[in-house]
Amino acid sequence: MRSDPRELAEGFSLVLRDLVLLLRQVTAEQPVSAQQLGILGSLEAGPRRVTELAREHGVRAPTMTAHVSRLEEAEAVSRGVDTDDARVVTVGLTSRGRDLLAAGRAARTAFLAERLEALGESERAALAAALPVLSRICAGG
Amino acid sequence: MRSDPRELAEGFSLVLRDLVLLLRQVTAEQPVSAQQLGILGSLEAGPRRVTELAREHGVRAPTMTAHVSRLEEAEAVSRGVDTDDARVVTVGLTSRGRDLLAAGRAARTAFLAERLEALGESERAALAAALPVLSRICAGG
DNA sequence: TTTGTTTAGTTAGCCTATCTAAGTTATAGT
DNA sequence: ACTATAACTTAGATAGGCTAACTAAACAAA
Repeated sequence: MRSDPRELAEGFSLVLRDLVLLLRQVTAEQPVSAQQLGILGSLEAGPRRVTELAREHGVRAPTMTAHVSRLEEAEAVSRGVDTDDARVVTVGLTSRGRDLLAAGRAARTAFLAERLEALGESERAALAAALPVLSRICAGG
Repeated sequence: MRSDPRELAEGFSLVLRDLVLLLRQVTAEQPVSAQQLGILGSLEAGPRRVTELAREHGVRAPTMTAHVSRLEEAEAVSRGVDTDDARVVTVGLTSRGRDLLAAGRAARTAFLAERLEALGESERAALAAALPVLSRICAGG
């Protein structure tokens, strides 16, 4: 049985470690970290509140506050207020933020696409088939 | 074309972000971090030198020195000397380190196995088929 | 042998990224 | 009006990563 859950979990666990190393390579030499890029991505469709961003990225509020502060420092986002609730801080992309997002995404995609081009067609098909499964694994809980 | 490299890279990129969140969940509430667990795993077959560990885990020497120091502080590893080369520091598992390794692995595998059990047989098969591909992607470069 | 270079590891100092605890201000409920 | 809750920030801790610079040992060569 090749897909025994326990056995598969062990193999998956090893791959997970390698993926972390891969992610470090993807991120290295880029002006925007993976976390920051993710946050910028969340703002693409419009401003969001800090709490919302924190939940979406699986971190606590103070962590997101720090991220937003750094991004604000880099002039990639700007803080605003909510007219309905004065406690709320909204975070929106600046034009510089938009540029950084586009550049970061392009670099990341290019890096990965290069790796994927080195694979065979059937390997890419196997990966494509696994992506939704991986999503489900991550979501499930 | 479902497995166009560029398109696939974008999907993969999104999954990669989710996998980071998954990894945080796997690691949370455990006494030993993913990195530390990985290092302990490298020592299972016998003592290793710091430089060797650094290369294997894709970090610089000072980073590995810090890891080893923390693990030593936790009494999970112990530093030793190489009889042939007095510059070399060897790092070996203590019995406590062995226990932490076993416990950490069991917890991690249990967590993942639970997620995998929630999948269908064909999904597990798709994942199993993709693991070697993922390994190749990580290795290639 | 003395001198210079490379290698192994550490230290120092910086940055990101995460957490908890505690504080501030605003909203909401009684 | 009082109290509780909620949104965010601040303060302080820790892990994890980096570069630069240091020490000590090994090697190489004159």
